Amino acid sequence: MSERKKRKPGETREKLMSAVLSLVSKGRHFASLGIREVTRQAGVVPTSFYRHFRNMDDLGLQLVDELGLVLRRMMREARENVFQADKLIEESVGIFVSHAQANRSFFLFMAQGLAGESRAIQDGIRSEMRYFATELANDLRRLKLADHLSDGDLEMTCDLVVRSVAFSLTDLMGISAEDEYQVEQIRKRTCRFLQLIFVGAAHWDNKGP
Amino acid sequence: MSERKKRKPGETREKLMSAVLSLVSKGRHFASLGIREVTRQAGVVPTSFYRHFRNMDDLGLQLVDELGLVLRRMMREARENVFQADKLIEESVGIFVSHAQANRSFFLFMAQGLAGESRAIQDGIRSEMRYFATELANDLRRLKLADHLSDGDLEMTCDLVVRSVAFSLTDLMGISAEDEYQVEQIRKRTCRFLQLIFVGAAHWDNKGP
DNA sequence: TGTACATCAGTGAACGCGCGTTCACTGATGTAC
DNA sequence: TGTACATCAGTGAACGCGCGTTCACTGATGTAC
Repeated sequence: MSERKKRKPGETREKLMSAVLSLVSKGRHFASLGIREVTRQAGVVPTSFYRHFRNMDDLGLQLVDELGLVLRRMMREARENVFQADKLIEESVGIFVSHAQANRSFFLFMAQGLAGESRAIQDGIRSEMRYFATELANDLRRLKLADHLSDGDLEMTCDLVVRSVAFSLTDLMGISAEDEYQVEQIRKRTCRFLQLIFVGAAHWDNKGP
Repeated sequence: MSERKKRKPGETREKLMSAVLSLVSKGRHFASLGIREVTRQAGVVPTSFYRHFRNMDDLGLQLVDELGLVLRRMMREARENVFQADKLIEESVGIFVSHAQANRSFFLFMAQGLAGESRAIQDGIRSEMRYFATELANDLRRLKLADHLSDGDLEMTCDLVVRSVAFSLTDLMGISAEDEYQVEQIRKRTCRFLQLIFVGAAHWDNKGP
């Protein structure tokens, strides 16, 4: 009671970003959101928006930055929890799926942004994916799981892995978060995709154009 | 001159759909387009819109139908022009890339719709992709290129192929249509993805979870 | 073939509303001495 | 520690504008006989 008026720095900023994610979770597309709508959802006066962002794209770009943090957290968790090489795919995909569920709105925003209106946001998300693929390549090198592949081929393989997982993301986003049966189907399917890719990589012999 | 007032049936309808595609080509997202904006672009009075569509989603769904025709045309051309089994991937990807360039706006719309606002449009595009994957599986069966794969594994492989190509689509849409060097890079990269997947499929031995 | 009528596609005016953005103001927080 | 002042974040009123949608009207096209 005594401190009900205390002002936390960045509180409104956070409220605005959460408001966007919340609207996206409800099925709205980022490109169709307006400033008044977002501020209304955040419980804040429209003018406040300009204290923190120049426009909606600016807010979107800052969301991409936060998305990067989410992805890095996910990768760290995967590194800490995947021990057995033979279960590598299953465990990684499992961690991915559970993060996608826990941060559904972030990943929805990511899926939207890839083909979104703002070029800058598109590039930001693409760059996150590239980073992810590079880190994956490093890990595979470190685990000695890709010794016969050239750098270029390994990079290509990891790129394909990341793309496939990203596409599974849009599958996940298309179903209800509570439909555990379907979530499980997508998890399994994603695992098989990755297995297929890794079988291909294992038998890849530098042929090519 | 004498027939400048002749009314072609469905002409305005076509103009409205083209207007949407044209705005999408200019970088706009379908979800952010409004009726007045579209009719303005089509050179038609706003009221005309309602003579042909109930709302923007309705128009979007009809665009998905036309997209289906474009995809079928592309598949037919691929079937007619791909003879040598060893060049199958290169030739198919080449045809895909040239169609994607020629119908850029349609494919942009498709890429947007996958993570778009309208559930019905999402489902429509997904269903087109599924159809495409099924046809691909039929072709591979017919060409005796997948004899050792079970139906389920073949379907999975084709699904992964279609997804990878669809993702390359978003790459293509992210660059200028005139940047031939980059187009070539994407074409090559997509070929390598598919080669990797087919190498995996060739060595796939029904193992699984 | 011609005529009468129904249907259809396009028009322009009008509506109320929510939009993005600006402005001057307020009160809280941070800083210098 | 206290005081004076600058900076910052949030507010409410106001603006002009473009939005989606409705309506009654018009003229072209299709249909029945």
